[in-house]
Amino acid sequence: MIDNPGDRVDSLSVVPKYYQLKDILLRKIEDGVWKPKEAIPAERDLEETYRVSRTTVRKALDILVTKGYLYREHGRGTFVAFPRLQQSLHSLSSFTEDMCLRGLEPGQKIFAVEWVVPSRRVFQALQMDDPSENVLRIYRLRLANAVPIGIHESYIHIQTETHITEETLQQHKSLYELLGESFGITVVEADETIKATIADEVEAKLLAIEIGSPLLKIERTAWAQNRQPVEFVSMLYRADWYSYYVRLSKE
Amino acid sequence: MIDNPGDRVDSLSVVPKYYQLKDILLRKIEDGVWKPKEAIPAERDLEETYRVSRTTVRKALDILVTKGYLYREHGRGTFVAFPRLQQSLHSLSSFTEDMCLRGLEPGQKIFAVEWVVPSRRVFQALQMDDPSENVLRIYRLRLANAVPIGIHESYIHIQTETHITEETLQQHKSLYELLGESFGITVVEADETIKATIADEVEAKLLAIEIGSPLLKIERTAWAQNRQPVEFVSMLYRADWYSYYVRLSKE
DNA sequence: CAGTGGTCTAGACCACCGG
DNA sequence: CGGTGGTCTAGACCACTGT
Repeated sequence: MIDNPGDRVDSLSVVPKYYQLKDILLRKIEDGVWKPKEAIPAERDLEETYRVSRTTVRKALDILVTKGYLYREHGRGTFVAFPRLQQSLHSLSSFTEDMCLRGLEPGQKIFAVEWVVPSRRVFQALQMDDPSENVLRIYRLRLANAVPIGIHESYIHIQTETHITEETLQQHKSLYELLGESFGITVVEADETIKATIADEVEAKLLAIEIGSPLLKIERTAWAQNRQPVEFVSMLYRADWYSYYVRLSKE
Repeated sequence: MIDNPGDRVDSLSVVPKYYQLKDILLRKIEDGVWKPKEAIPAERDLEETYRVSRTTVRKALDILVTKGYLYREHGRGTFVAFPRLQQSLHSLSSFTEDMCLRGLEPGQKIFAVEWVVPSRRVFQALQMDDPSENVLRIYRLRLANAVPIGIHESYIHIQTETHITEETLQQHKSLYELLGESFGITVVEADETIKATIADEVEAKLLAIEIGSPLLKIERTAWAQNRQPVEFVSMLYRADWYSYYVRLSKE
């Protein structure tokens, strides 16, 4: 079983050994070589089989345990977990990534890209301290397969010299992609608050639904790597087209 | 700075060294000894200061990085992250824990505790295979400070001999607590799907709101440690009393 | 008891960053 | 170049599990 090339850890590869090993083991799980509730070989066996140290074995296992493919029981062994319906959906993703994941074609209709004075709500969410500073407001309709499904109102806190225009935003599919590629800002984390509400007149018209239809309202604060807030966005989604999926775990 | 007792790693303690070190470093961050965006001492310095190996230092740092207190930059150093508004809220919690966290007094009004034939939806969600098996249905109203805020309809897949009654459920504050203490089942993970909807006649009456009011609908599948589904629950919450909070991160 | 995962060490080499 | 984090090793001892 360990004879085919894909089953060996390559010492010369740029890919770390623990990562290669993780992929090998993951493959065994997904291919059903090891079945749910079954114990996988002991760490010291894996060490020998793949010619790596126990530390490396454990690092590979740590990843698979964290991702929920395996679970450990002290003194008993390491076991294959039951497969999941969907794998670790909803790590932080942009609308664009999100739609692609759901097999839908993302689109948008931009209504406004402008520098504005932040409201108190926005000022606070972005943890700003200079009241004279402006923020970039982006107001747009989001589409899935050409159907309007959401209204996004974003406030971005970046250098005012930065010029993002409707055109640059159109060119890049995703705002996060634009922030990353053009300004070196990577969004690594976000807080979201999810509420239910109903559509008022304007919202109903934009989303082509009846007044009083249910909407999912998501407010997100997004953070860059140094944990400075970059974006505050309020998102309103049609309940019939959009639901929110989360995986929770103890600890 | 490192002279007071709380600042040393105790080799004899039952608490692992990496965990002790994590707490020491966390303290420094929270006390503001190290400030946001500042570099903390290099790993090799910490190694020497606390008389532990680099592996141990890195394990302590790993935890703090994962929890978002620190971030690393290859070749530059390890830095203190900006503090958060709320720390890692919304790991998996029961309604009871949830309410306590929000500073509200949880309560309930139980309508039904009964063994029933699962619907297809429930059968599928609980990944059952034996069509003759029954599940335990618990139907109840949830209160916060005596105000009705949610309707829970739970389906539990456990041994039929198990007898959970309205009384045992009343005694234990939380269903998860009951499952844990009485049957050794620990819920460690859950999937949740969150939707928006509006109240129908029955729901409106139970929740003391108008028909057509917005509701947050959360469907949760909860898993035990071996990743077998234990509970499927549909939760309906008043939008004016309940919102959902999540923290997302890349990867 | 033997076998498992959990912790820990001292050392090594690499890749990346800044001056 | 020196200093940083990233990876890796070979070995050790402990704590827990089942027989």
